[in-house]
Amino acid sequence: MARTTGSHSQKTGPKVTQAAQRLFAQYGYAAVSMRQIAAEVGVQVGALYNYTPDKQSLLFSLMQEHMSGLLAAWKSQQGGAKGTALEALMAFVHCHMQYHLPRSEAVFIAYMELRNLTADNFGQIEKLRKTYEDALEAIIKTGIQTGEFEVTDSKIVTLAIIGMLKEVSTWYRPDGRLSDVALIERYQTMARQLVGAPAQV
Amino acid sequence: MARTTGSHSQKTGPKVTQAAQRLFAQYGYAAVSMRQIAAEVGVQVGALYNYTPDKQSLLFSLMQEHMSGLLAAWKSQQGGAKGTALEALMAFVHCHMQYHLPRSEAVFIAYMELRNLTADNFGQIEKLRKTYEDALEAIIKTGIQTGEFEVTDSKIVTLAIIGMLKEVSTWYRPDGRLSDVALIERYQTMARQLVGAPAQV
DNA sequence: CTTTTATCTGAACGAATGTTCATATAGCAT
DNA sequence: ATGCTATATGAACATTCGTTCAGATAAAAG
Repeated sequence: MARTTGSHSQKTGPKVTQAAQRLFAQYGYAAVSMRQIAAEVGVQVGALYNYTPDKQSLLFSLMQEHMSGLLAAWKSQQGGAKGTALEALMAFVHCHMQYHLPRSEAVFIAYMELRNLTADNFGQIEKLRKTYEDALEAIIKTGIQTGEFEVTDSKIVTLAIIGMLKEVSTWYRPDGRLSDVALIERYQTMARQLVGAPAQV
Repeated sequence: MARTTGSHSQKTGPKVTQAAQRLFAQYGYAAVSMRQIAAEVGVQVGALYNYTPDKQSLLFSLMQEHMSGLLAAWKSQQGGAKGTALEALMAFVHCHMQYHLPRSEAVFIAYMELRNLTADNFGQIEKLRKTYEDALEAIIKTGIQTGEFEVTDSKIVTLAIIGMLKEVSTWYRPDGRLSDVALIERYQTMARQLVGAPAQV
């Protein structure tokens, strides 16, 4: 009894992606079977292959879309205006967290499942990740040049900020103690302290 | 042809642990098979079961030993002397990094493979992790009380510092640009900045 | 040398894996 | 009403998985 109720192609497609995202985030790519994904979608395993050529592509497109979206968000936030380096840093933290907070599953996958990508796919994702990291380091370097920041090692500070921000995804819950706004504010403050910039101007 | 050369029990045991550690760190627990581990040890798969009751125990004991060692290292560093909160924080960062830097594989496993533990095993590891996290938060809180630190949210700062430190394991190489001493110094500085404490006294 | 014991092999187990495909059917266009 | 096409089923495939175990063999003990 195929296609038991109505036309599903436009419903099943997104469902597959969402099921994969949820399960990969919870159990890890390698520990999730195509049959588990199918069960979550409410379909037999063979039907998945109408929507993905294979399991690996499922992982790759999740990561690819996440990273592309992140870069796009940053690009659009940057807009035209070029303020101080400190303003740029605050904007970066704000943009990063605003994009990440509602996407905890995708974030989790993005940095936990890198090693389960094929070499080719890894290369593509790594390139995006590098681009993003470089954007932050560029801000730090500018701040050093303008004298706004007191930093002896831009690379290390960049990594420290990214590490600090990444860690949020391991405990963040939408209904947590702090509102998103309050949370972002706190991390902006800590980022400012990390680069040795005084509060306000 | 069993036992092809010499008595192996005291050699094979550690080899199994090391092989598991290396492979789990590189490919992830779920993606590594017992046959891969056996091949790395240079033995048939059945022989592994002389040293571990099952695959899960292999993962658990790696994580358990790592966390116990970490807590022991911190406990011994603490010694008797109780200086300022800033000194305690510097000691914490120093101790943490000194323990982690030569153990990148174990570190990687410790925070990537939590979800592959059974419920019971997870509970035990989580307890150790919590203890460690609490030790850091206690330092932060003390610093706030003594007025050494300017922090509005001890929990968030604790997590930020841990996140910052954890991230190191994703890129650290023993032959990297910076020596361990220089690296630790930089992270001590950043930790101090994160709690809003002035350089020196 | 002989016996004992610790250690490993080699084969096997049922279950689960990712993927393919012939077949069936629901909904659309005519 | 009829045919077409997209979408699903259900069974099958070759592998691989974790684990077990009888039997083989080397080192230790006597």
